[in-house]
Amino acid sequence: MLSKKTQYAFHALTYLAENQDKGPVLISEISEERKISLKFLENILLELKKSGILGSKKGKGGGYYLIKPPEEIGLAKIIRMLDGPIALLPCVSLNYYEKCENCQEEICGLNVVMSEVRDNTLKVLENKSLKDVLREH
Amino acid sequence: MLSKKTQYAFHALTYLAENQDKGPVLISEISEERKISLKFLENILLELKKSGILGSKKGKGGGYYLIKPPEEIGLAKIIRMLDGPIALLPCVSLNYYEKCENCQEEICGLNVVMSEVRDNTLKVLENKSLKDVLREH
DNA sequence: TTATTAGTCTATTAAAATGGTAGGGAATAC
DNA sequence: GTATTCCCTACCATTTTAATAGACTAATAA
Repeated sequence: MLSKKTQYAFHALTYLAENQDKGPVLISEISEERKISLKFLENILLELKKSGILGSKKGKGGGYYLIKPPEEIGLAKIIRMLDGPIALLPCVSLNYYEKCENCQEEICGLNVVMSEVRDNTLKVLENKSLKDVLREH
Repeated sequence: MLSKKTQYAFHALTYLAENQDKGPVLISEISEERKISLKFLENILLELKKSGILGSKKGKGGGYYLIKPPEEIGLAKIIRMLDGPIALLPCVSLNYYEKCENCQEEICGLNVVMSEVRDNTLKVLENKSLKDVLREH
C-alpha cells in the first residue's frame, strides 16, 4: 500500500495542477482544501520541491507551483520519490535493486513471477501522468 | 514490497513443495536449508497452518506438509494472508476495502488508475500458483 | 527599514509495524 | 514415561510512519 505521505502528495499535486492558472498556491490553502495536516504537508511539499517537481516562492503572493505541465509528471516517479521501490521484491526492483540473500536469481521462480508483476504495474504507472488523475481532463 | 515474513513463507512453501514425497518436514530442516531464523519461521508456519494451507504432525516423525497440491495454492492468497492488501490504495482493495477519507471515489482519477494497477497485478498473482515458482516444474 | 508573509530546516515525538526471541505447554511415537 | 516436535503466548528491539514544534530565512509592501 502507498503511505499516507504519498497519498497526500497526490492530493496536493492534483490540487496544484487544477489551480495552475492561479500562480503560487499557499500550503495552508492546500492543507485546508484537501484536509491534510499543515505541518506534515509542509514536509511533503519541500521534499517534492527538492526532487524537482515543484517550485516555490516566499513572501506575499508566494506558495508552491508545478514547474512542469501535469502530463509530464509520471505517477511512477512520484511514488518512487516518496515511497521508494514499486517492485514487490528487492531483487526485481529496477531503481532500488538489492540481491536476495539466500536465493539464486537464475533459478528462482519467484523472481520470474515478480518481474512480471513489476512490468504489469509499471506499464500503467509509467504511462500515466498527473494529468490522467485530475478531475477535469 | 513484500515483508520478510512473506518472503520467508515463499521460501518455506517452495521447500515443502519440493520435498512433498518425504512426508512431514521439520521446521528446523527448513530453517537450516533456507537460512531462516527458527523461531520466526515457527510463527510463520503456524500462521500458514491456521490459514489452511499447511498441515502438521507432532512428535517423532512429525513436521509440516502441504495439504493441497502446489498448483492449487495461489500466490495472491499467500500474500494476502501474511501481508494483507495487494492493492496500492485502501479504496481499490478487493479484500481489504476502506473508504478514502477526503476523496469522492466517483470522481477520483487516482482510483481509476490504481484499480487498473490492481487488476494488472492480480492478473499475474491469481493465475500463478506455488507450482509456478518451484525450481523444478 | 521595518513588519508581515510565507516557505525552510532541524529536531522531537507517539504509535504502529517489523523482525526476531524466549520459554513453557500439548500431542505423539517409541 | 520420555524424547520429540509442533503450539501458543508473551515479549523485545528497531525501524518506519505520521505528525508536531519552533526557530530561521527570504521576499515583499508600506
